[in-house]
Amino acid sequence: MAQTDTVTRILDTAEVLFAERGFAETSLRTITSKAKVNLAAVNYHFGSKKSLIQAVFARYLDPFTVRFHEALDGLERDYKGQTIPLEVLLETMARSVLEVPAERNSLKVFMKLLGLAYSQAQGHLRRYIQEHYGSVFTRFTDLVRQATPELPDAERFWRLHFVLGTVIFTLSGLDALRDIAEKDYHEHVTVRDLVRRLRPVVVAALQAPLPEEPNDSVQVAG
Amino acid sequence: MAQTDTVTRILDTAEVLFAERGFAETSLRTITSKAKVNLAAVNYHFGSKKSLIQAVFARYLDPFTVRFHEALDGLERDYKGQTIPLEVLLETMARSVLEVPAERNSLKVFMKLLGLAYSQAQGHLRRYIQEHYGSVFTRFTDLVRQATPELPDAERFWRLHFVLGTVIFTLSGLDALRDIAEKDYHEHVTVRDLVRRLRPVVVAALQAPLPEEPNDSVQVAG
DNA sequence: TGTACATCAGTGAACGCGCGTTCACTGATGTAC
DNA sequence: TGTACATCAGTGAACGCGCGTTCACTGATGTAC
Repeated sequence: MAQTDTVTRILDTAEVLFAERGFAETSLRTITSKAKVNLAAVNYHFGSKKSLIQAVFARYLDPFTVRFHEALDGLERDYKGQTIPLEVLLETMARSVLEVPAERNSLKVFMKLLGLAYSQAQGHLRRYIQEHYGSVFTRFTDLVRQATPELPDAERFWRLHFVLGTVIFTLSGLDALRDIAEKDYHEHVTVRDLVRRLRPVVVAALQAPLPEEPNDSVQVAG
Repeated sequence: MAQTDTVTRILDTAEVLFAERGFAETSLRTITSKAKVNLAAVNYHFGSKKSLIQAVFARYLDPFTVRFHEALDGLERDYKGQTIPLEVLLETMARSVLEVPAERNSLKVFMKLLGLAYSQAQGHLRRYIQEHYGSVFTRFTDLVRQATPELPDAERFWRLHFVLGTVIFTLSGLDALRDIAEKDYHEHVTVRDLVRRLRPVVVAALQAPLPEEPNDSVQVAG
């Protein structure tokens, strides 16, 4: 077995198992035996299970961040100071996300991992992601702000999270939903089908009319 | 300690801890010591940890199902055969959800639990929920179908799940998001605020234009 | 009214198990002199 | 060219720990006769 082939085997196996069952439900014994690697190898190479989890994320998020920054550089060059339209921003983000897993395991695994990062308690992971990848997200939201000047800041913040919820929830629960869809509508959906379906929904969600005023004297939407 | 006070104490404590940390991350020892109850009491009253988890859900979903069925009965009576508008259906569902936790711990806990049910592997739980509460969901989606005749069935299926994703994701991750919103926008949001903000977004998402055709010869949206 | 038995909520201690981690060790490869 | 030492990936076995569950038991209450 070559040099640090072991490290790759561990990461390849771990990301699939984590995506399938979650972090707490995946033991190092399961990972190492599936990867045909010694149990102690995880602690030898990564130091701890926590660090392994972070390494699994880094292997997706590092290339994504690079690509996304490059893509945004390109856009800012093209639009030189002009406002970049919302659809273009969303499209660019989607393309950057879709490009990454061409080399890696699959988009599905990537999305499942993101879903887990949000939903499983794992405070250390949320902190790690915020610390290492927060800046690219901030850059993106700044551009979205310029593209949607009519939205109050707080409203935009919430809507971005609404949309994030839709995307992560759908793509990370893809398998279960796909089974139902296949049985009921005899339609086999791919991730790219879903992205196509998501596009108009996401745009509509971000551009929906503002909510009624919070007080009891309800206004009719103008 | 009165009769089956113990059962209630266990459920009250368990639902909060499950919502905070997830199922695998919450041990029976933590639950029983916080509830000031003997460790063996969970297995005595519920049989197993799995059954405890299901009992926690039943205590929210049973009253919800009753209320929601009643509310839909009322609507069908009022509209006597006529199509019930989409906004009314959504409003009715929202109201039924909001009414339940008035008696129970909180809406936040309820939503966190639903988020966990989706995201944590826990196959037994998904099966339990489908088996016990699938029919009320089917009834609701049938009414939504009548209210949105222009949507192809598969498209409606996916959009309902997109929207479900938004709602569960947002409300179950509420605490973290609230902290950020409070810091950045000096705005304290309640669950009811969020429901108000969600309303136009959900309607817009369901009524968004249909996606482009799946083939490569892309059509311009009409 | 009194005794024997059944029922049932609750208990304290132990069980076996799988977990993440540690540790002393091996064996191959590279480096210094 | 040959020897001694350092480095480093990898290993096998064990460590202690916390877990869900089990079990024999208690003590209060109800029921039958």
